[in-house]
Amino acid sequence: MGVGGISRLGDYSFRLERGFLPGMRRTARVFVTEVGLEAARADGSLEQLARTAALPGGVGEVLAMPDVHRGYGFPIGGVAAFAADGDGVVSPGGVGYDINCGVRLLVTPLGEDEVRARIEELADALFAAVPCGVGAGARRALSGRELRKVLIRGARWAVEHGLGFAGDLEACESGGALEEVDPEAVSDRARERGRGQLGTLGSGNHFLEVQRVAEVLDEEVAGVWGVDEPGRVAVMIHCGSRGLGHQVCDDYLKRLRGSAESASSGELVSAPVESGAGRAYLGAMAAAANYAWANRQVITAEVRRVLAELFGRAAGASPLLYDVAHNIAKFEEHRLEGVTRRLLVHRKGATRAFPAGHPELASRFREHGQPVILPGDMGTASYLMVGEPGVLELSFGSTGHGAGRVLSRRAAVKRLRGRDVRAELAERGVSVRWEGRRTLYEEHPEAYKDIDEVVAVCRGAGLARPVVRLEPLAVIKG
DNA sequence: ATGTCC
Repeated sequence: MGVGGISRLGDYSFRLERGFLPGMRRTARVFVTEVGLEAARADGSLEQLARTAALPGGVGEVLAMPDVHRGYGFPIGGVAAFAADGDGVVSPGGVGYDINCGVRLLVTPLGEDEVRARIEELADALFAAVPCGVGAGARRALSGRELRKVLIRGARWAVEHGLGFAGDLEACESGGALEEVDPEAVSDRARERGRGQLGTLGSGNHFLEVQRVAEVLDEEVAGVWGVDEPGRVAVMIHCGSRGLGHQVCDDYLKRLRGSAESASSGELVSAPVESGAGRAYLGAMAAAANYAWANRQVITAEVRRVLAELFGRAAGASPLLYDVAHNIAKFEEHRLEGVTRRLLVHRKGATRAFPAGHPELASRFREHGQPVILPGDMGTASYLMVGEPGVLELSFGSTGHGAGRVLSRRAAVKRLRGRDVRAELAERGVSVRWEGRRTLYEEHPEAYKDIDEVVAVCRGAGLARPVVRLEPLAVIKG
């Protein structure tokens, strides 16, 4: 065993041995550099991983992605699998407050020059079309009856209402809806919050960006995905389940904290998958996840409407390349030591990266693997990546989810207040629109890790490799 | 992340 219960496995891989913290039932593996390991120790995320490894019913190792940092109970960038039955557990903290926070990318037929020529007009139109900011509401609230359909059908609900194409659904992880939804497990309060927020962006690191293909790093895969032409314009949408998902998480943290079925210690609460409380949480989580998929689909329809108005019919039909969920728990089959098992895989601030040949992928992605979307911070870059062949064995087919914070919001505001962030971004050729008074400080690139570093470690660790680098032309923030 | 404290 290494010093202090930590063994080095490689340049980008460390193992927390069971001696790292009393009570660990399994080891944890951390895909970081030495510097990243020290940061994870300092912010408490190693201890959170070790506590996760103490939960019952775990399968394989607990994992931390290169962008790991401290979260509520369970680190952001954490991945943990549990048996789908028997003593396996589910943990709301292992999914996070923003259930099915995720990212999608629309690929337009437009080139950089024609879009730059009208970028201010486009940014204004997108900002006007998509409500954003804390508490932002939709123009029209759904009835309780209609909301229920959204919770059951996810992105399909929007497509059935003319807000998208059938092809959009197969470009979503899980087809844009989880099955085994239990709308009755979603509280009245959560549903009330959800009725008026469908099609809204929210705040924080959520964004809507007009981007250009800046660099093609894997010609073959980029070709298959239609993003192999430098200067091609794409639109990235990063948001989640708004107040509804937040309320679901809050409701079940409280319920499980007080439940006899729950194995809770401090922030990390959980319940057996097969218990009443565990099943109820999973049914409510699925409903919130479906709300998030519908939310991204409704925003997509608004984006296409704006593109059609400014650039014509073809731009308005821009296809969806893919939609990933980076805060979710899913039932998946994985092969361990020659045996295929059904597991509940929690990914919190981690992206599924199913590689070439995975049976769950739509045929279009079967040959090369699914697109993995890593959103960057405002004004820098984002990446498309693809899972490496060994990623299923290394991390249950998971990789990082973006550039994690290095400054808290409060610290960012304190350090950056007084700077003309709009002008700084304009100098880099990025036009920005925002709602909140502190947003440009809280979301400043200096408040985030370097996305290139996260991408390099994902690659170095053998999880995923970069396919395309995207850079922003315009950013819409809450 | 979040009607950033019902």
